[in-house]
Amino acid sequence: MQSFDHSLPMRLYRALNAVMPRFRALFTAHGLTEPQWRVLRVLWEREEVPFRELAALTLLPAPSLVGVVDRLQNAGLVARRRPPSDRRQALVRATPRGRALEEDVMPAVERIYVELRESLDADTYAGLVAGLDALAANATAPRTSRHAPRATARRAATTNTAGE
Amino acid sequence: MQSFDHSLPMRLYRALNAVMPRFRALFTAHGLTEPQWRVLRVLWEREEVPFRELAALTLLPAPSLVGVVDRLQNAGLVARRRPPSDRRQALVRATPRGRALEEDVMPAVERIYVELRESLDADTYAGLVAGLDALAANATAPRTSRHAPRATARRAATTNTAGE
DNA sequence: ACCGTTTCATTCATATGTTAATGAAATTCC
DNA sequence: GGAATTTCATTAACATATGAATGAAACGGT
Repeated sequence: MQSFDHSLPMRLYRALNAVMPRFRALFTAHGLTEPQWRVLRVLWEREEVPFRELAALTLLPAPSLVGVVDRLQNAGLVARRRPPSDRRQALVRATPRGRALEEDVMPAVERIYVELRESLDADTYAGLVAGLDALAANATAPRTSRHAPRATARRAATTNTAGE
Repeated sequence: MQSFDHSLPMRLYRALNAVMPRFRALFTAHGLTEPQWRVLRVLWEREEVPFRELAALTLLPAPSLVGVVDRLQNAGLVARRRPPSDRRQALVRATPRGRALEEDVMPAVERIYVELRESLDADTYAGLVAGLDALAANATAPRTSRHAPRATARRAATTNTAGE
């Protein structure tokens, strides 16, 4: 029915592929990766953020975020803190050097935002945003079934040996 | 100006995050990863595909695709071939076992496509698709500047040492 | 035929994604 | 108040992303 090319996931991926390289070039020029950028972006807006929330806001999976924050911390751009109230938690904040990056990068980023928006009709752009938000809102909650069927896995293509 | 949450990239990522888990659950149940799935999906439609084209169609970077094909090949789902005409090239095709997977998985996938489309108004969905395609089409070509400015990199957050 | 250039898949090094498991610290319940 | 449970960050193991580099093979021009 739906050819692969026209499937919604592929359309989403193509859109991202078309948009992100411009941003990444910028990040790279400042020694940052995209995930690292996302973390900073949040910390510029929020002073101090619980690890967990940081993962949610950046859309980075917690296990990845650990390494991302490690590297940012090592670079002196962010800092971790363990609140005595709950010693499990980790609060993350940007250091002065981390904050300084904001004015360095944000102007160029804002410019890209504008270029992007202007590259489409206002209507098209509005429809795009509406659709994206609808998707995100909609598909977040629809877990109706109590316990997932847990289909039997077949272990088809795992462990790599072909390259030997 | 644009808050991080409302930026186009984040909206795109959120939409994907909302949509993909359903598919991935399916792939996992059949022992496949998403990239592996994408390769098979293309090979089901195209018999034999040049490596290069496969990368373009699946949106997988060539270096990644090497490993993906390795593992699929090792699992007996695809096969490589070196045409004598041009011994640099690599042609990839699905094996019978690889082809057999199609009828196993596609029905459920089609069902998800339908659910997704029906979870939005027809108008919203149409607007979404139009916007995505416009973005992809637009941002593919607009390299107007002859040679990119090549901004001076600063090496901020590289090599990990924080976790020691 | 020969050299420089281009094409193409692949390798390398590093960073991240994914899923399951771990361990320490809160919280609940009896 | 202490055992069982839950929460939270982290680690582990594997697969993929990213950007640069490599090496073999085709190609262009001379």
